[in-house]
Amino acid sequence: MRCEGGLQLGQVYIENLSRHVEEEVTIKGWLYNRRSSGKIQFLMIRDGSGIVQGVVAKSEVSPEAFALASELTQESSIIIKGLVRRDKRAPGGYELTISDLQLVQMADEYPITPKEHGTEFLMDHRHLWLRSRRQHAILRVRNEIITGIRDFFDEREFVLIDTPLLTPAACEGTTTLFETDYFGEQAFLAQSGQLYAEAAAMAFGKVYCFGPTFRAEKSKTRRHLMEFWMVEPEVAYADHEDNMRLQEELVSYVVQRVLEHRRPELESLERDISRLEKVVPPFPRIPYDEAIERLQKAGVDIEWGADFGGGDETILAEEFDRPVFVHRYPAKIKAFYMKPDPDRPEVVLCDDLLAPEGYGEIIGGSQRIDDLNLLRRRMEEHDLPEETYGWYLDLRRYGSVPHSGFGLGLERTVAWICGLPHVRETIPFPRLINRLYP
RNA sequence: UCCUCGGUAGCUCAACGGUAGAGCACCCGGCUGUUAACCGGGUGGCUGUUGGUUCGAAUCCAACCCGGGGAGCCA
Repeated sequence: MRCEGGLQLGQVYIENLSRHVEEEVTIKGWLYNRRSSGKIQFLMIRDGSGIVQGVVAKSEVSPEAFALASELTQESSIIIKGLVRRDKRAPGGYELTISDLQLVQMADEYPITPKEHGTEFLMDHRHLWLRSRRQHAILRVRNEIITGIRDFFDEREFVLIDTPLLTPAACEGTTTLFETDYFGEQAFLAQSGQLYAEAAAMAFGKVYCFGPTFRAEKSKTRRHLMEFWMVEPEVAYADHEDNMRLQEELVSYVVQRVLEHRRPELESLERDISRLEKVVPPFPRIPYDEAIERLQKAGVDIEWGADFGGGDETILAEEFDRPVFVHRYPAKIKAFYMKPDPDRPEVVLCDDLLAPEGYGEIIGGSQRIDDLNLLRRRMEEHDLPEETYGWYLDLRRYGSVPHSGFGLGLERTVAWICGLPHVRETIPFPRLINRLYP
């Protein structure tokens, strides 16, 4: 609900019309579509909060207003006055008998027509596509997920620590980064805030960062963006088991919260809501070794030591009705900072959380190495220069403790919860391998 | 980088060797309850580019450009 009085705009928002039945109200918005029948016209008006049908009858408005209504182009901005009525014939159940109509701007011929369009065309007009109902539903769910994540950590007394986006070096050393010039020095766009979050965890105990990250990988799949948002909590004194518990609590909290607040949006996206209702703790936990066995049983040609592809993740996830943890991967295929299992040094105390229905990895997490000498050795093995990482080693010199954290990819989570085939619609202005516009 | 599918009106698509079409958008006309309204008329094309085969190419062939999907990599 919006606080109309607080803004003092002198208008009513469409989502609140049910509170103004039989009242004369002002709506400020845009023309979504028009249907005309000679002496009566039906204007579909949107104002950002919703869409309502306005009825303009020739016998009830001035000739000027009626003529104006018939000339309005799609997406022209208008201010209308009218009586709010309940009417079963109106989409949405309420409609407006228009008494006055004022033009703010007559729109040029609008490129996005009420008929269908291809994704490429719509992405070229992403700045206008955002006005459509489907994009509204998706981006409102995204907003709910973001506020849910913030509330979740707030309620648990985590401190939000913003990490830098311009960094002097790669975090994990493997992925390709966007390079930029920093007053003559080489700099990169951050691919993770984790190392900085670790420093903050040693200062504040429980922290998280939540911001954009950048990967210059030439990935071209439905799960990849060049610029995406990631939430990365980091907790001092938390071990691998604590870490997985936090992950399943976060994910189920967010899903249940969207079900509570954004059910109409999910329904308009035709999401199978029963699948989401099953997302409650505990999530199944299977060791990497078992995952390999399950894949081999399913006929996949894979050996111990190999990483999973997108298809493998789908096969594993389909064996469960909720997200599934795969944990303790071979150290060789994981990042340098992950702590080896004391009982089996060839595997590390890490986990990936695989979303159901083929949405793949939405979380990657681990317990971090807290031993100075081991961490230094790992960094040497990965050719990571001690000059750039000296501060990170300091964390193991001055009061090192066991600690764990993870990163949750926002867009993949939005795609999964909304049931979308591609992550590109989950962010207002996606950055894809071949798209930097608009 | 590789595999695969595709580029025809502003948009979505049809025509698959023989005169390039429909729906929507736009313009004109009709309709007082429409639901992506409907009905009648009209405007709109170097068929991605270059070259080849052919009497004749949107259609067959080659290269290139652009895009979708997938692989690798990852969240």
